[in-house]
Amino acid sequence: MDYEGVMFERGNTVLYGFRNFDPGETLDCGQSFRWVKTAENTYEGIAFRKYLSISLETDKLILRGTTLDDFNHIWRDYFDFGRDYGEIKSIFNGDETLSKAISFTGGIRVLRQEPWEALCTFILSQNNNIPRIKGLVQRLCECFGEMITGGFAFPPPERLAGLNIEDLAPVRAGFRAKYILDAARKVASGEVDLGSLYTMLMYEAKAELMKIHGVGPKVADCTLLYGLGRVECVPMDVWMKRVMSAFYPNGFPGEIAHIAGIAQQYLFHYMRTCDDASHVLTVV
DNA sequence: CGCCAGGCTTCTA
DNA sequence: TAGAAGCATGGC
Repeated sequence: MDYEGVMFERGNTVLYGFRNFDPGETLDCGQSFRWVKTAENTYEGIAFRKYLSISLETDKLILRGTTLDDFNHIWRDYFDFGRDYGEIKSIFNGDETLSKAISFTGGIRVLRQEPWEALCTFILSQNNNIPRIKGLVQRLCECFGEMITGGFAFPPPERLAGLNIEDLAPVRAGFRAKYILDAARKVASGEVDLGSLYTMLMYEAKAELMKIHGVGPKVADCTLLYGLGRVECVPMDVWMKRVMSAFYPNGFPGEIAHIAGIAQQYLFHYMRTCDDASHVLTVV
């Protein structure tokens, strides 16, 4: 566990003695598209139909707009605070490239988002850039999500399943709109059962997700990693393909296989944002 | 104007 | 069965 205590003080939930966490690095590293930086060290967003403002102070983390109960039942797992990232980092420090990535961005944690939201947002991510993905997701929520305190919830599959392409036009998702509708219909009908993905073998879970038109290996892996907490799977986007060919031509070391998805997140952000690292990458 | 963006589907040889 | 083209949209 990566914090020592949590208390409710003056209307806010306050986390003490936390380790291995930086809100900016975690919420702005391409794994979630619903968080906005509203002030220095402050991010605001919505997940699981709840609004949260999270601020980093010198020795504590302030969670505004949330209760102790919501922290224990939602945000603790959302931010993966139950996992000991110190232990994970000690494993990664045995690898030259990963130890550099950790010293560059040691505050990343892999989020446990809602499976449906992860599936949907990464369908929207394909052949797209991160700022525009955020816009698509925002408009999808504003158009079809339920209004809650602080903003709009992510629309559930049942809400989208009955829509048609023209209904989705305001989102301006382009060719991805038809993929969203197919996903919504298959999940709402039970043809694709997201709940079963937690326990399926990896290849079965991927095949289940890839029954959806517009979901390939990359989007399936993102859903499993960011939505289901399957930290052993590694989404292979263009950046990670470059990283693998430059630094891991024979694959990741065996001792990190069970947490390779977490390694992937450190490396993805490191290579995209640190010039010292990215200049060695060649286009694949 | 052309190029690119956390890919996938479809067409082609 | 591998490899390229096409796909909507918007920023640069």
